[in-house]
Amino acid sequence: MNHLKDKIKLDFRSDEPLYMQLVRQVEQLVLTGELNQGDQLPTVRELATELRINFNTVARAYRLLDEARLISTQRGRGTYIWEEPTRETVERLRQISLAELARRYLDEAAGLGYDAPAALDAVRDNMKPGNPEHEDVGADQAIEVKNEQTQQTQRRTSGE
Amino acid sequence: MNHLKDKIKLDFRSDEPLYMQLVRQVEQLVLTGELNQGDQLPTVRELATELRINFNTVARAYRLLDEARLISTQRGRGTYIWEEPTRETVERLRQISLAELARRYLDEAAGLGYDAPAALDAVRDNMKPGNPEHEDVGADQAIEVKNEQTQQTQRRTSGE
DNA sequence: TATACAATAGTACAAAGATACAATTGGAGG
DNA sequence: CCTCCAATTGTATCTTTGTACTATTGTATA
Repeated sequence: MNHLKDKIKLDFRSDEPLYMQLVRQVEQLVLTGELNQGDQLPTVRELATELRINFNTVARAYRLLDEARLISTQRGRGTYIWEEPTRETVERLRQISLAELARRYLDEAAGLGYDAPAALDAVRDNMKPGNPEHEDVGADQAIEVKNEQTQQTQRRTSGE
Repeated sequence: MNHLKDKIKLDFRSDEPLYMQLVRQVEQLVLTGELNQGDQLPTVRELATELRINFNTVARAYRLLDEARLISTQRGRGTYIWEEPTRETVERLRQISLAELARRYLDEAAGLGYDAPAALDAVRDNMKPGNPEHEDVGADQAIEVKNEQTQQTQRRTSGE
C-alpha cells in the first residue's frame, strides 16, 4: 500500500509554505527509499484533494521537484519518480564524442539532400540566443525556491 | 524486416509532445528513404504497445501525417506510406526536418555538456574536405517516385 | 491605511489516455 | 458463391492529467 497521502503531513500553521513542506517531504521519501524509481505519484488533483489544498500548490511542489530531477512530470500521463538512465545509455553517451555527433548530424542532413554548408547554417539558425546553460545535475543538491518563474530547464535526457 | 518500432525513439521527458515526436520521426524515415511507398506501417495499437503509449497518441500522429499526404490511413485496413508525395510536400518537409535535425543535434551536444558554439565548431570541423561522404546529393535522391503498383489498391479515407 | 509581494486559489487549455464505435477483412457454414 | 460473424483496424468523443496565466488572499512594512 503506497498511499503517499498518508506519509505527508502538512502543518497549516507553519510559516513554511505548503508547497515547500511538500517538496521537503517528498524529497525525504525518495531519499529514504520509501519511494522508488518509476513509482507513480498521485496526480496533482488527487493529492490536493486528500490534503485539502489547491492542486496548483501540489503542482508547484512537483515542478520544483521536477526541476531538481527528483521526479518527472508528464502532462497527460502523470508524475513519476525520476529514473536514472540505464547503464547502457550512460555508457553509450559517454563514448560518443562531439565529433561523432557532428558527423552523424551531417550524414543525416546529407540523407535529406542538404550539403554541409546548409547543415552548418541550420545549426547556426537553431542556436537561440537565450540558450539554456546546462545547470549541474547533482543528485543530492538542495532544492531551491525560485520566486520568479524560471522558464529554462527543458529537459532532454534521451529517453529510455 | 523493417521494424519501425526500432527506429522510433520517444523521449518522455521532452517538452515536445509524444505525437509530435512521432510525426517528425516518421517524416524523417520517409524522407531519408527508410520507408518507401506502399510500405505498411504498424497498426496504431501495435506501435502504441511497443512504445508504451496509448494507441490514440499514435493515431493522432498518423492523422497529422495523413493530412500532410505523407501516409494513407485506412480504417479497417491499415496505414501505408503515401503513393506519391508531391515535390512541394517533400521540399517543405525536408526544410522542417533539417531544422529539427539541427535542434536535436544541439540538444544531444548539450546533453554531453557542450554548449551551442562548441557544437557549431564541431560541425565546421567535420565538414572539412577529405570527408568523402558529404558530396552533394540531389533532392530527388531521398525519395524516389516509383510508378510500380503496390500490393494493395489504395483507397483513401481522407479524400484526395 | 496603503503598498508590495509571496502564497494560494481559479480558470482555461493542451497532451495523453479510455472507451465505444464504424469500416474492412477473412473464414466458417450453408 | 453467399451470408454471417468475429477479429482487426482506424475514428470519434470524452475524461484525466499537468501547465500557464490570472485573481485573490494574507502579511510585512512604510
